[in-house]
Amino acid sequence: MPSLPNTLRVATWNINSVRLRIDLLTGWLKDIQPDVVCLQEIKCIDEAFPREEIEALGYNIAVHGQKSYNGVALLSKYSLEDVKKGLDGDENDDQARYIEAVISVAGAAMRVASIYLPNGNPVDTPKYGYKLRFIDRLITRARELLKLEEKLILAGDYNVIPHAQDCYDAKAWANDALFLPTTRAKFQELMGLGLNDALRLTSDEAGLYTFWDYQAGAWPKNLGIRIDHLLLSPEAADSLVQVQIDKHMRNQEKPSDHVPIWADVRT
DNA sequence: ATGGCCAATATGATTGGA
Repeated sequence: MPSLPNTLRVATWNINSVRLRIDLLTGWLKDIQPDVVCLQEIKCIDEAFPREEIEALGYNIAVHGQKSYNGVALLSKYSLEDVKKGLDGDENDDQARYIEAVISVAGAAMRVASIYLPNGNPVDTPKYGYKLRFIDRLITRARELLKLEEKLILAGDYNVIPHAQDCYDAKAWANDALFLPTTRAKFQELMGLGLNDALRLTSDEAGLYTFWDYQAGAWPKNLGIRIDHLLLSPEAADSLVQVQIDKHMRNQEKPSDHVPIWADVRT
C-alpha cells in the first residue's frame, strides 16, 4: 500500500537498535513503502549502520550515530540535501539526537528532521534539566525553520505525553519526566510556534499509543503512551492526507518497544 | 508477593531506557 502519486509518506520509528532489528526494518519498508523514514535509537556508530540492506531497497541514508546509545538516521527514496547533524546551543552536548535534511522531489522539497528527545528521568538529576534545555534548543531551530514557510516535518521520539488522553493512566505518570506539567508546557511552547500534531489533525480519539513498556505485561494489557510525534508546519498540515500508527509492529517477534507512525503529505 | 524487560558492552554486571 504505497502512497498516492504526488504524496510523500513520512514515517518515524524508535527502532531500539537498528542492527538487531534490521530484518524487521526491511520487512516493514517493503510492506509500508515509506518515502522517508526517521529512525531513533539506532545504537551504533555511522560505520556500523546496516547500509547495504537498506540501500538495496532504494533508499538514500544519512546517519548521525553514537556508540551504544542514542543515534538517529534519515532514510529517503529521494535525495537528501543540506544535512544538519545536532542542534546548536550546547557545545558540550555529545549525544546524537538530531538530524535534519531537505528531501528533494522533482519540482518540490520538504524538510524533515529525526529527533530523539531526552527521556529526562529521574527528574531530580541533571537529566531533567538537559531535557528541558534540549527542547529550548529545538524551539530555537524550529523558529528558524518555520520562517522559511516550507513544508516541514519535525518527527521523532519526543518523550513527551502531550495530554492525559495520550496515556493509559495519567495518575501513574503524574511525576514522570514524560508528563510533568513543566515538560508539557515546554512542548506546548514548541507547538505554539505554529506546529501541528499530525495525529491530532486526523483524530481526537483517546488511547492511540506508540509505546508500550517491555515490563509488567504493558503490551498485552494495552498500557501504552503516545510519545512519538510528527509535527507539521502549516504548509505541511494543509497537505496532510492521512496518518497511521503501525500498531501491529508491537506484535512481531523481538519488537521495538515503540511502533512506527507515518503521515502521507502531498508534495 | 503489588512484580513481570530489553539492549550494548572487550559482556557474565552495569548502564540506560520510559
